Formats: sequence, structure tokens, C-alpha cells
Amino acid sequence: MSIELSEQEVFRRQSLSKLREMGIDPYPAALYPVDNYSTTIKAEFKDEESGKPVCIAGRLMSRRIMGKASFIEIQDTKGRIQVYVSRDDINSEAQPEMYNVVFKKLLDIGDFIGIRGYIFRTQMGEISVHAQELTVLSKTLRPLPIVKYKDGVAYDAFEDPEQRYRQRYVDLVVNEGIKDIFIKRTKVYNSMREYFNNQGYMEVETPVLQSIPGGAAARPFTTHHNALDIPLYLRIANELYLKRLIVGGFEGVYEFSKNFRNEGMDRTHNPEFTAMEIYVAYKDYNWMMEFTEKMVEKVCLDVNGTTDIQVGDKTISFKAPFKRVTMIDAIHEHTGIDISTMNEEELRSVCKNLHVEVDASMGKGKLIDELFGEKCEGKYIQPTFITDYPIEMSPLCKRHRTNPELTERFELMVNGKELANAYSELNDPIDQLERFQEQLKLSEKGDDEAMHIDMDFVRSLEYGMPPTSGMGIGMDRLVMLMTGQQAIQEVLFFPQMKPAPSKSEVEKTEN
RNA sequence: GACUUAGUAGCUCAGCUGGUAGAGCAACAGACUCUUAAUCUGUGGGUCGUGGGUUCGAGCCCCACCUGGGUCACCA
Repeated sequence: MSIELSEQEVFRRQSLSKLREMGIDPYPAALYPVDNYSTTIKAEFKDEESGKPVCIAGRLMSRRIMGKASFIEIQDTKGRIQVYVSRDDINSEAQPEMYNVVFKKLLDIGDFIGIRGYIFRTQMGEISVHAQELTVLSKTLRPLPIVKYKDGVAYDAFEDPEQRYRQRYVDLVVNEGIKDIFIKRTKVYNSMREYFNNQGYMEVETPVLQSIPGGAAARPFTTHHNALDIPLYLRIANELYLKRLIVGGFEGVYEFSKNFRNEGMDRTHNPEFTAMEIYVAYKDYNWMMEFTEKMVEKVCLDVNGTTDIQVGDKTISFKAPFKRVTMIDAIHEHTGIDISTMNEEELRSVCKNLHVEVDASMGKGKLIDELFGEKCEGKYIQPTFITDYPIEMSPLCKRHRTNPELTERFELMVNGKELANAYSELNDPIDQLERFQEQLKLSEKGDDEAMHIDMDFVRSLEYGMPPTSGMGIGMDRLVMLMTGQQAIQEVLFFPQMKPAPSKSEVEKTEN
């Protein structure tokens, strides 16, 4: 059983056969000696250089045929350039039908072609390439969506998000600006690497498959190792492994960590996402705040050349330093209530009065966290460090040097969302074990996201970890901010999707 | 997971109080040697997401399912 090809697909397959009949390989093996790019030619051209030979390659994206001469647009990796193709220039003794048959009949929009020619300026003033030789480089069998542009405005853009994400390759080819988002994504990574490497910190790799999914509170993906016959989990964080490396004697280590969490999906959550975590010995969270704001400012400058970013209708300034507010002050500021001396019962009634939903399993720390989350978090649009979180919420974080109910923790809030999270790391092995045991109690109370106990990690602390500060930052969210995107799907090449109902595309055949 | 909204030609979209489908671009045939959303003439292309139901008759009404988007809940 075969599924019928569309009319346009049938025509393209016929063109493919005809090319072969004419002795033209539609998928040639030899390299094509490209020596220029569309936008480079346009940027660097000077009129006295008219006639300079170039060799370019790319997709044929539009055609304006006027009898014996045509203008086409070639799209290469950097952009588009217009090419003038005339019959008498590209026909040759070997291929006298190059223009009338190959170019006009057998080529389609989307096909890869190579052009040898020279640069010139048209009568309308557009810098173009005058073709002297046309080479078929790869024939396309499916029609691309046709998006036309005039003065930067797209007409009939390919914009169904389902199709754009499922077929990102098409999105990247036809929609202007999509590639730029991903180019910026890589610039963000490069800028951050440069920042860390310049200070002597080392990029490392730690296990993705873990037998205890530690370092964060989240539901993991589960898998199974056949040879060992044990369950394994895709990591939800890499924190505990990086700290083991600090125990081992590295002064600063960092990792861009693809993490996996088996939770809901929406426009700020994808089941696999990237966090960058860095740990530096002999530092504390105050040092880390400065380190973080300088990093974010540098990244923003490197990527955008400015510290002001437009996200939706808001302008966000990443100019360091960022504002710092303790969590208790934040709650005071946004509710008018001072919770600093309250016990669990008093907090519970505050939540009730403010209509913040709570349940019986929540302890004092969780209640404060809920209050902050409901009443404050969304208010911090400009980058702001929220500091000194309750101890129950932070089982891997060192107790605050002046208040044992709090921890030396900060989160960086931007655009009403958490962007980064950092601690003065807990390095007291006895305290760490007790905190893990508290988590176990929470788990028995019904909290299915409480942390697992990792005894090997505790053992490593018993061997001694220097005072250390660590910081994690959500790379996808950072890229969203740096590119002004409002959905995580827009900054991931291939966001997670439910499999589309298959109509056995593979069975498609001609006839 | 809940609510809501959508799925019609390769793409972007119309489609009346139910009477078995239209446009632009793309495609095909033709004209045109400086066009640029090229233009002009002509032509073809659709199991209207899938499966049921109501009806003389369903793209439209009803039910179920599939796959998106949005809002909420949980989370980074």
C-alpha cells in the first residue's frame, strides 16, 4: 500500500529523472568550490570592483523569469543574494539546454545550486551576481512553503507552531530570523565559557545516567541497565557530582548540563533542558552574586551589544550591579507583613488571610516559599537577587552565618521568573546527613519531590570539602531573555512534541 | 491533569440560517533579456484531522478520539 504523492511531488520526481536522462547528476559527489557568501558580497562590494569573480552556492528561493534572462535569489548560510541568469551566459556546448530546460523547467524552489559568475550592480542598484555557470548541487522533492519578503515584512509566513517545531529544518530555511535566535544561543554559551575559562575554571563532564537522581527536587525519568540489571535515572541535576570534584581538589569546575525532569510542559518548561552549574572553592554567596551579575552583563553585551533587552512590552536592563533583597524583606515589601519572627501557625494564618493555598504537609519554610511565590516572584521584572531562603527549602545550602533558620542562598529573578540559583555550599557532613534525613521525613509525609539520600555524597563531604559557592543558571531561560523570546520552544531546535499520528510517510512511492 | 480554542490544496487563509468546496502564492502550459511580493494569458490540484451519529443531504450540527495553541495547576 502506498500513499499518493501530491501533484507537486510527482512533478519534482519527474524532473529528477529528466535531469539524469540529460546526464546531470542531481546529487553530485564532488565538492563545490564556494569562495563567497551572499551577505559578505553585498557588504564588501565597491563599484570599482564590478566584475570580480565569485563562486557561491545555496538554495534557489525565488525566480523572476523574463524570457531569455532571469533574476533568482540564492539563499546561503548567511542570507540571500540576487543572481542574474541569462540564456547565452549559462548555456554551453556540453549542455546547450541549460537555460531553457534545466534552469527553467527542471529546477524548483528549494533546490541547491552553485553559481560561478561575477559581481555587478543592476540598473535598480542591487548588488547581484551575474551567472556564467550553473551547477545542480541537490534536487529537492518536496515543495517548501513559499514565504515572500518585501522591506522586511513577511507575506504568507510559515507560522503554524506545530509544523514549525516538528519540521524545524523547514522553519529555519523559510522563516527569516529563526537562525539568528540559535546563533545567539551559541554566542551565549561561548561568552559564558570565555568568562569562566579566563578565570581559570575548568569545564567538566559528569554522569547523565545516575543511580540516585540527586541535586534537586523533581521527578526523574527512569531507565534500566541490562548488563548491571539495575534501575538508572536520567539526571535531574549535576550538583552533587560537581561538588565531589571540589572535594577532589579542583578549585573551579563548571558544566553545561542537559537535565531531564518528568513533569509538565508549557512555554517555560521542556522535559529536557540545559542548566549551567559552576562551583568555586573558597568563595561564598556574596562573591557569587557579584560573579553572576558580571557574567550576565557580559553575556548580554557580547550577544546584543547592549545591556537593555526588549522582552514583550518590557525593557529589561542587565547592567550590573543588580538589586538585592532578602526574602523576608521582599514579602514585607509586597504584603506589608513582617514574618521574620512568626511561627508555623502564624504563617499559616497569614497565608490563609492572603488567599495563598497551602496544605497540611507544608512546614514553615515551604509556607514562606509559597508566600513569596504567590505574592512577590512575579513582581521582579528587572534582575534582582532574592537572598536568604528558609532552611527547609534548601537542603544542600549552608546555614546563614547570622540566622540558623535561614540559608546563604540567592535566586536571581528576572521578568518575574527564576533565572539562577546559588548557595554558599553546605560542607558540614553531619549537617548534610541531617538535612537529607529531614527530606526523607518530608517524603514520608507525602512530598514526592523530596530529595533522595546520597550516602556516597555524604562520604565525600566527610573527606572534606573546602568552603565553596555554587551557582546554577537556566540556559534556555537565559537565551529566551537574550533573544526576547517568550516560549522555550523558540530557543530549542527540537522541542519535545507528542509523536504525530503517522501516515507511514516512509511508504510514499511514485506511481 | 482541568478549561478553552483550532485542524479545509504544498503554504497562508475564505467558506452564508446544513444543499458534496474558493482565493493569493506555489505548481503545470505559454509570453517576456534589468526584475525584485516581477508582470500577463490559460490549466490542473482537496476522502475539509480521524472514526461514528443525526439528516433526503454534513466542511458546517452532535459524540468520541488524535495533534497543536492559549489559560490555570505543578515545576527550572
